[in-house]
Formats: sequence, structure tokens, C-alpha cells
Amino acid sequence: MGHNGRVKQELVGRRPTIYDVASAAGVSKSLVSLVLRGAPGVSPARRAAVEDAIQRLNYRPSRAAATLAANRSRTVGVVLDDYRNLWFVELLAGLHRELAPRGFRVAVADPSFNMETDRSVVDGLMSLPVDAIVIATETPEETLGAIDVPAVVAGNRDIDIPGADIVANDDLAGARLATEHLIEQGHREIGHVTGSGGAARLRAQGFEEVMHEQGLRARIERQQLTMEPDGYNAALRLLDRNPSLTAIFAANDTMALGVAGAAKDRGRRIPEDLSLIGYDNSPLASSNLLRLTTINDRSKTVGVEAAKALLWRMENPSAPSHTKLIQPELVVRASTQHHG
Amino acid sequence: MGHNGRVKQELVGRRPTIYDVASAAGVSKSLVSLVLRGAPGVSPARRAAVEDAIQRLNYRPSRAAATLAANRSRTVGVVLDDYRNLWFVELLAGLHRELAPRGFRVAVADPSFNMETDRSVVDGLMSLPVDAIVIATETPEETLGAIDVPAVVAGNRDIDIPGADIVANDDLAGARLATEHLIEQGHREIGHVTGSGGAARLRAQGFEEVMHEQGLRARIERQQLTMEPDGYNAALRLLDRNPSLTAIFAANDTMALGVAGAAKDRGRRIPEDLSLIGYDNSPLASSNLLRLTTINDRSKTVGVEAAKALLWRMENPSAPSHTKLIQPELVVRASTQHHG
DNA sequence: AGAGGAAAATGGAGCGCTCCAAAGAAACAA
DNA sequence: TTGTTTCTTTGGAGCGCTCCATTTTCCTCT
Repeated sequence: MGHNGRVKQELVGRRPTIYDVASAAGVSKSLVSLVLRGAPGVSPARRAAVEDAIQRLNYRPSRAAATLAANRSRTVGVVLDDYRNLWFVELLAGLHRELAPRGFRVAVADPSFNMETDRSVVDGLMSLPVDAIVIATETPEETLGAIDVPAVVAGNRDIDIPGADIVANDDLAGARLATEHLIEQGHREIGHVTGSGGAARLRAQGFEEVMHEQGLRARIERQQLTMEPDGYNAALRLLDRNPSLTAIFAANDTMALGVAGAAKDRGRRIPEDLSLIGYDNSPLASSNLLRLTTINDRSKTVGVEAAKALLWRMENPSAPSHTKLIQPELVVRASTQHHG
Repeated sequence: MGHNGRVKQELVGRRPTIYDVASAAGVSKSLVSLVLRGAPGVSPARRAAVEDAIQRLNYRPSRAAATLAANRSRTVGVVLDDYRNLWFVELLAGLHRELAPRGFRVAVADPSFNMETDRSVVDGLMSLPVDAIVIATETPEETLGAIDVPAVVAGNRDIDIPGADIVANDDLAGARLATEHLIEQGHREIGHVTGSGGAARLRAQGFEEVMHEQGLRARIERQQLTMEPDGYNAALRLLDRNPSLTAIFAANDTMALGVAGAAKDRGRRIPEDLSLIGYDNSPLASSNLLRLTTINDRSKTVGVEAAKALLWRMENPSAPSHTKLIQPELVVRASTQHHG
């Protein structure tokens, strides 16, 4: 077979290429390429020979070359910046579970890392290039840059990307679940500690809706600074202004921790003197110190559905964009109890 | 200038290439390449013309082509799997701060995502390819695969990669700091809750060393299952077996949370009845519920130093490998107080 | 045994860059 | 002016793959 007309040097110190594998297996480079891509219509004998040669030479395909030649990377880019809430771990796991079996990889980009450079995050991802993009930040759309591949906005982001699909947590439903749980337990004086961002706004809205439907007064306190993320001060204000409160719904588990701190400092025991419900079902919530009742947003499902949306859109680029809401569920632990 | 002998079609729907930029700017493709790489010796006029053309065409360089041609990606791979402790955020920030100004990117790979595939994490990274690798997991070395680029092990990992440099937190010193702090506050009956892994072992060792030096008894309880990460049960055992304990040193902040839960369930207030010190200075520690005294392991510095080690090693591939220890510092909050 | 069709294997062109040797332009000295 | 040196700019080759049109091989049926 030789080297297909190419003049090749001895294989020393050089990373092996498909040509090396091909001559080691006694086939053509094209056949090696077919085997690598798992293409059908390759005879078992040749396939085995190629796989054996790959092993022997410790051959590793060059993604750069494959990407360049195919003009496609089989990589999905995820724009991510909030590492405080661990929901992204679930999101990535969900994405990966759907995408990996289809040969897609996941690459994470952090917009805050692109602040210095003039190029936007999406530009950075497009340079890779990526075949599709998942937006999982609250970064304003204008800093993202133009997106010309299938895109999906994951979670509940205040972002409007034209043509992008949306896979969101149903934060409104989750907040209603939380509020209804407290009311069912006999609470009437319920406060809410909220933060900033799209998810927080929907949660506050769900809380208000249910309270008003029940003819109850919705007392809401907003954390002032993003510098102080745990809502401790907001909770102090809430408790001091409304001493008759018997329950608090915090917009997320981290803020619930702040509420617990404030309650402790005001001498209110949880759950005896004050019921507390969080949101996110983070590892924090299941700790034995809090045993926090919370809402599970099922972020892994968000990841799975986002991946499905992306795969579908790659097939149907011009279909109208779609929104899918993932239903959350109540997780009852020990931080809420019956009142009155 | 034309198209340098190439037959080009109209620029429609196609992503622009350096050839498009070149003809728009009236220069050769090589000159465009020089501008892109920020090479010296390009006249200001031409440079401006090229940059203008890049803007007008919204040109984005193809990383795949650049990588393939240069046989170098200017990307550093980070192997990461533990998202529970947020130290990795600091590590990445530190790496990025050193690497970005030198034109290097950071790519994260998760070994648990490679479980299904036959290829190892490192193989995956080498396929990218990456120019260097940071190992920041406890993944056994044999599952990593052969590494043939500069590598550094970051944090305190129980991993031995031949030829790799090590940038580690000085966990022994940190544990001594924590233990000495408790002793200085008058505590004599001190317990330690530990976990598994290299860092935990060193922390336990530091604790034992100081206790023995002071002629005190070192009471250590190990968490049993990785399923139950917060050390709640270990703390219960520790408290029940040693009712005279006045202070506990937890191997990390997450376990300190478990200890706090156990203390609460046994009716011991923190810090009045029991002083508690953690390790990691996670966001958890600064919460108002715990106000946890802890050890700051300065992971960002680990990232910075790991990046420096990598950059140095790329210049000096055959120098003997080196170990650098990052000194931790005590962060005093309200969970420890004077005893007796 | 030979024709015809399906299945399997192949060579060539080209993806968008980098790097290099060499050509061209500009600056300076004699 | 001309020669020499230095600074800019250029075309060509090639990186390691994919994809396609074509060729070769293998069956099946007459």
C-alpha cells in the first residue's frame, strides 16, 4: 500500500496520524477515517485491523483537523457564570447525558473571563467553533455577541435571544408550591426574602399571587447588595418590621441560610418559632443543621431538555422557537411545621 | 491583489476567512495572519486597514485551523471533578489571571464524564489538543492516561504523575494553625472530624502532631460513607464518646456544617458550649448562621502558581520537577471562643 | 461461467490557518 | 546616483482530517 503517494518520514517523535494507522493496518486513510467516525459499511475484519493499529500506535485523533475538515466540531458551548448556586452541576450533567451518546462534547465558557478581551463570549465559542450554544447566565444579551448557531436559554434567564428556544424552570409554579405548603400548615403571616434576577422576580410573583388569592398580606423584603448575597440583612428587616411573622419563604437556599442566621440572632428557633422554606434543593438544604424544606427545580431535567431542544433544532433550523417549562417539586424536611 | 491565484466564490453565507479579510484590506493573507497574531514589524497603516476589514466583515478566526497549522492550541486543560467544594472557582480564576494575558485559554475536563467512553480524560484533552495540563482531582493516575505535555498537580492530591510539578496547599501547616488557635484559646479537649483523600489525611496529621506536642489526646472520628458527606454522624459519635470535648476541628467547612448540626441535636451551643473550626473558608463559613472560624487555603494563589509553573515548564521541558507549597491563613470568626 | 448490482475501499481535493524562505520597499551611506 | 542594510510584505507548502466521486471487491442470480 505504501504511503498513498505521500513521502512520509520515519514515525519518530511525531504524533501518529491516520496515515500511520492506515499503513499499520494495511488499509487506506479513508477507511481509517470511516472507522473513527463509526460509519456503517466497514467489514468487521478491516474494522478490527484498524482498531488494533490504533491501539498499537496509541493513536489519538486530532480534533482540530477533524473540525477544520468537517466544518463542524460536535461541541456544544455552555455560557455559565454563576458558580455559587450548584445548579450548574446538574445542568451540565443533564446536558452531558443527552449529548455524549450522540458524540457531542460540552465546552464551558465564562463571560467574566472575557471582560478584558474585546471579543465576546459567544465570539470565543464560535471560534472553537461550537455547533450549538446553551445560555445559562443573566449576562445582558448585548454582551453576548451575535449567535449564528442553534441556541437555547436554560434556566430562567432575563434574556431574549431572537430565535433561541427556552427551557426554563417553572419558578412561578415552584413559588406557588412553597407558599401553598406554608398556608396548608396554618401559616397566615408569611414573609418573603427575595434577590435580583429573572428567577427571583418570578418567585416573588408566585408568592404574591397565592397570598392575594388567599386574602393574605404579602410582606416582601429585597436584599440590597449583591455584595451580601445571603439575605441576612433583608431577613433582619423583615423580622423587625413584622414581629408577627410565623413563616418565611426565601428565594433560594443560600438566602434561607441568611434567614436562619437572622432568626437565630433574633432568638427565633426554626421551626418552633418560625417556619422556613428555601428554593433549589441545594446540598445545603439537606444538611443536618438546617434540614430545610425547599423546592427542587430539577435542573438535571433542564439540562436534558435543553440538549433535546438543541438536537432537534440542529435538524430543524427554521422552525419557530419553543419554550418548555420544567415543573418543580416540593421537598419537605424539618424547617417547616404546623402552626396554630 | 486579487485572490492570490485561488478561485474564490462570492462571499455569501460563508464565514469569512483570512483571504476575505486580505482582499478587503488590500493585503496578502500572510499579513492578515501577522496582524491576528499581534506580530511586530507590521506597519501601522496596514495594521489599521486589516483591523478595519476584520470589523467590517465580522471576521472570526478559526481556532481549528490555527491549531492544526501551528500544531499548538494555546490552551491549558484542567482536569476537575469535585464541584462540591468551591475551591475550583478560585483555582480557575487564578489560572485564568496568569494565562489569559499570555494568550492562553483554559479548558475544563471532567473525568466522570469520560467513564462511559473508553478514552481517558487526558486523551480527550490531548485530542483538543492542549499545550499543558493541570490535574485537580483525586482520580487515580492510571485512569488519567499517558500525559506527554507539561503537567502540574494542583491542590493536595494523592497523585503521582512522573515529571509533573506540584503546587499544593500546605494542609499540614493549616491544620497546625487551626489546632494551635484552639489551644491558645484554652481548649484542651479537642476532637477532629476527618474525611478521605490526601488533603484530609494531611489535615488529620497536622492536628495529631500539635496535640501530641502539647501532650494532649487527639480524638479523631472519620466519616464512614462518602454518601453522607457532611460528617454529621461522625460528629455525633465524637460528641457521644467524648462528652468532655470543648472544641472540634472539622476537616472542611462542609463537615463543619455537619458538626454544627450534630452539636445542635445534642443541645450544645456554638460557640458557648463548643468551639468549632472549619477549613477552606468557603462562602458557607462567612454566613451569618455559622460565622465559622476557618482556614483560608488561598486557592487562587494555587491557580496563579500552577499557571506560572506551567509557563516555566513549557520553556524548560527537561528541568527536574518542583513542588511549591502555598501557606494558608487563619480566619477568625465567631464559632470559636475562649475556654476556661 | 458471466453479468449485474450491492457493498466495501480508495485517492484526491480542500478545510483555514501558520511558518518560512524569498522578494520588495524604504532608509541610509558613500 | 548606486550599493547596502534593514524593515515589510508575500506566495507556497503543509498541518491531519472529511467527504465525495470513483474504483474494486464480493455476492447473487441467471
